[in-house]
Amino acid sequence: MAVTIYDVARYAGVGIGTVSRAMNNSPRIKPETKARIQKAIRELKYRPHALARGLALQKTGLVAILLPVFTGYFYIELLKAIQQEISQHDYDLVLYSITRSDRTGPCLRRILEERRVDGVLVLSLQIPDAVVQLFRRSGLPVVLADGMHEKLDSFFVENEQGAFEAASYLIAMGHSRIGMIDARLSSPPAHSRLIGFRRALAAHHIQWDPGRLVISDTVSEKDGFNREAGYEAMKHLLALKNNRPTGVFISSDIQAAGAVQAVREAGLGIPDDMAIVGFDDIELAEYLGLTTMHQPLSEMGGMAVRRLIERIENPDLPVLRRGFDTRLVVRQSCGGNRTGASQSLNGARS
Amino acid sequence: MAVTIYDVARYAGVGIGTVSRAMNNSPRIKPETKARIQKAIRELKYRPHALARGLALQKTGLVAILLPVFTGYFYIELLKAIQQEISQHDYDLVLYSITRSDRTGPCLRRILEERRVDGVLVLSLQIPDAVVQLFRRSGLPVVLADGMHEKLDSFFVENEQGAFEAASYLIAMGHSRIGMIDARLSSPPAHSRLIGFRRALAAHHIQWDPGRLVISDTVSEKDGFNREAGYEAMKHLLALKNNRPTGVFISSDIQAAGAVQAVREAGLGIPDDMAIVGFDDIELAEYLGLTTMHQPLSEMGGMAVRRLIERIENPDLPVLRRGFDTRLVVRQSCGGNRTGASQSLNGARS
DNA sequence: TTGAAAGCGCTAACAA
DNA sequence: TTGTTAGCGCTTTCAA
Repeated sequence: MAVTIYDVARYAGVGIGTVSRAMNNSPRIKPETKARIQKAIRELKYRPHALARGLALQKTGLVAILLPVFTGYFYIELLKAIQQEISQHDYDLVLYSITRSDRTGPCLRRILEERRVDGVLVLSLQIPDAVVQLFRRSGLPVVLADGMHEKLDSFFVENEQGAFEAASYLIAMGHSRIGMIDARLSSPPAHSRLIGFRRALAAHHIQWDPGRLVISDTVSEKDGFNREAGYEAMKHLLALKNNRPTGVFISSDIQAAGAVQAVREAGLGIPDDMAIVGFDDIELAEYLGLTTMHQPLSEMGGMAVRRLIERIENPDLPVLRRGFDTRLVVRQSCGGNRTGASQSLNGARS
Repeated sequence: MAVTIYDVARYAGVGIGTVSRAMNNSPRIKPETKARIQKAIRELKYRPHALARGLALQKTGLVAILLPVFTGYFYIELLKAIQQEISQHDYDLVLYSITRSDRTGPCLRRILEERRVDGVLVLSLQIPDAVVQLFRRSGLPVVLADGMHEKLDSFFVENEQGAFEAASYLIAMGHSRIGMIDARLSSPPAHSRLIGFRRALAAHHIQWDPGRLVISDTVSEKDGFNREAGYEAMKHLLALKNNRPTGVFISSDIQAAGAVQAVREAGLGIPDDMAIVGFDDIELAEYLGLTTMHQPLSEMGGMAVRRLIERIENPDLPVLRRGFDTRLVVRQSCGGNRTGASQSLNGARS
């Protein structure tokens, strides 16, 4: 069997209580016995059993992270930042990936009831109000990243403002027939981006033609933020013929990648026949030469973690809400800048 | 406080032992009391405290997963497959990401001593022999994916054979001045790929020119498998002037992406001036039109998980070793197939 | 400053 | 078939 606190106590010739005190640097211990115990610990290579300690302390050293089944760089980058920050605080992450959004509630309930973690980080998912209540009553801290709830610490991207800037950029580049490809509006980011987009058009007195909005979920089998959806959605826009937009704001880079392909296959050029602004600034965007809105994911992830730790240590903190500004990254897909290294938008020279 | 087994017992008018039996479907319980208890459990929304249960059972329901700080699709895809499979077996994953390879041993030691998990999945990392011994003695199961150790269940990609086929393809496409860009050879996959590559040249009686091998670590600050390294490495090859290769095998797609960029910037065309075969078949490869070796990552991840579960349930299984074959995916970067959708290799039409 | 003992919430052996 | 109790390995009173 593994070495326990009893082994250490016997080895050092003290009681287990004293060993415990030596480890949790209690002041109520004589320095020399403490030293003797530490020596014993080292020699026996003792380390407390995490479960036993957790049970006694009502504290596990684990944090749950809930995210939509992750595909794409968005969650990678967020996860990377989160993992890095959390390990600096001596916590470990337990991964819960959600395949269907209606599993969010049940999964959180389970996490709450099992009491295996000291806190929960929720990415992008919406939490049912009933579950939020449950958590508040239980005192198990929850922090949202890329999400927003009135009663929970929330860290989010300023999607509306980002979309506003994206659309404004298209307008500044001289476009007036402007379309948008979005995902299902039940997704808060998708919804906000549409609002921001329309606000930009309105601000510049540009007529809004609902026919130029395609919700990519409606044209694809899978839901929303993926390449196929973007591909199909762009086909719809292209089918508008003479009435088709000359510039399109697309609510994610991954959809934009599909859209780029659709434009190419139609024998059209980017940005000449169709200008595109994406959203996310995933690594792929660089390769595609996609002009897009960058999201400060690692800052957001880092802050979310720090807040969660704070709240674990002090549950009575007021609810914090913090938005992160996006930033326009100009590449080639709108013709704004042709000097970049990546120039792969228009297909082979063949 | 949360509801405990005592609450359930009192509510149902039985002892806690009976409640425990009702939950762990012991045969030694009368069906009707069992039903009454289950009703109580439902009404009180009781669920056992994971730590307490784990402490009593010496079983946590958690599995550790160790991986190099994950960037890129390789680990995403593997992780996705693993997460999916493990949740089907009612385990959860604890994430340990390793930033420096010399932290692998200490991290595993900690995992072992803390006894927080029932098993460990190690991706791509090499485990010091001393640590392997420790695990074997302790009985905590370890399974390797994308790695190999004589004494541990190992699931790995047939890197050498894959590299052999990649190089053979270049040869079949008519190249005879063939180069390779690899990562530090201390990485087993990188090493195997070099072996396979050289074996292919030898098999076709092609002269091996060591000047056409670039270890990308030596030309880049970061280590090995990344875009910058590939970019710099390709610059080295291009600098060989007339002696430069006409075809290059690159040990990862992400390096290949950098290499593609270097070729482009030199004003050269792919595949006409430089043919490229990558390795990994990450999503990016499709966008780049990169011909590459596909790795069956989700199969490998799934099998690794199933084996780990098996071994948790039965520690005395013999060591299992299983290789997974790669598969050549022909796109445009070698000129083998120009009918694909993506044709972005040669830059803008400008 | 220290040791002994209770308790964290559960399972399983032992009695009844 | 059930209730009682002794651990699982730790922390933290409470006495000494």
